[in-house]
Amino acid sequence: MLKLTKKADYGLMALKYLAEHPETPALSAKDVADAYGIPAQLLAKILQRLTKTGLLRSQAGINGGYALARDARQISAYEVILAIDGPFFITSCTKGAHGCELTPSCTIKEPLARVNETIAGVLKSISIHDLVEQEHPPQGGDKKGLVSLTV
Amino acid sequence: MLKLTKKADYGLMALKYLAEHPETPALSAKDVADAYGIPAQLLAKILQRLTKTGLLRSQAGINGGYALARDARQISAYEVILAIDGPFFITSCTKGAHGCELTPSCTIKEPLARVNETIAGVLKSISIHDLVEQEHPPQGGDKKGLVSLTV
DNA sequence: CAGTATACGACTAATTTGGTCGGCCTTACA
DNA sequence: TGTAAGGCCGACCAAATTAGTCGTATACTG
Repeated sequence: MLKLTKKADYGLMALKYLAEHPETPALSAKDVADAYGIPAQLLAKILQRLTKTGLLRSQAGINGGYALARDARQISAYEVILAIDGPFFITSCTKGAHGCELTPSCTIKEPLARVNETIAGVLKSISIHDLVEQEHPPQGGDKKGLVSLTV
Repeated sequence: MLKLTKKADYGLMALKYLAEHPETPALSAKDVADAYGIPAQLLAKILQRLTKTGLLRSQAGINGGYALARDARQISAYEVILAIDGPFFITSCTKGAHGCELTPSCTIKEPLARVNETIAGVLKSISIHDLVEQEHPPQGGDKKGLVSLTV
């Protein structure tokens, strides 16, 4: 539990793959899907979603496909997950307009909202480029870590 | 997405409720369920789970019920969630014994494992007592925050 | 021994997620 | 200029997970 959906996983994998192939002008959904052995049509839908939210640029027609809309460093894991899975909250009820149904239950949620922000912060601090980097894990100053934040 | 299950929510709410009533020797599942308007039998199962994992003490019979097994400060949100929802990983595949099915997909997961640890760290740093405290949000040094961690 | 409560497992229902299908629109290029 | 590769989109079905219910056994109190 508390896990990403497969769709978000696929999306991240695909973006990483695109980031790893900057030379090619565009890769089709099928290309990426085959590379990872995931359902092509499903990936297609995901990439379409990412395109609509501006993370990818697409090109129809022969030799068409997708490419990152920005530098891999400028795309955070947070944006990807948000685009695919929609806004997430660790609490079941959003403390938006309507409040919570269960009478006093929201008392739990307020402190957990901070947890939520922390998670979002971590996710925002990780870029697609970081994912590429990590594949060949740094041997030297490994300990310095990837993330540092205070809430 | 990335949200707690209702069961975990209920569990946290119930523990908070128990923490708020330290004077009473035990509260029944029904008492708590009624207080929050949640299904009594479902809550019962959750509390039983928490009892089995040692977070609660239970007493059968008349005037029986549940009470915190430890001080509210010594019970972390992490333990509660873990007890109810089982171990969670932000990645779809655990990097345990078998590795991942999808050929190269795990390259994504490794960096995300750190995110996972961060989340676990935040959750571990929040106790049931903190949930109680937060209900009357501190007016003064509000800005100091609840959590501070480096990964 | 009667009533209240936990303990536990099986079962069903609801929701979410994963995945498929079919049709339409765009583009390169022969 | 027409055809095939490929994106775009919505509806749909299937699988998995989560939520919730029921029944029964067991434990404790008076």
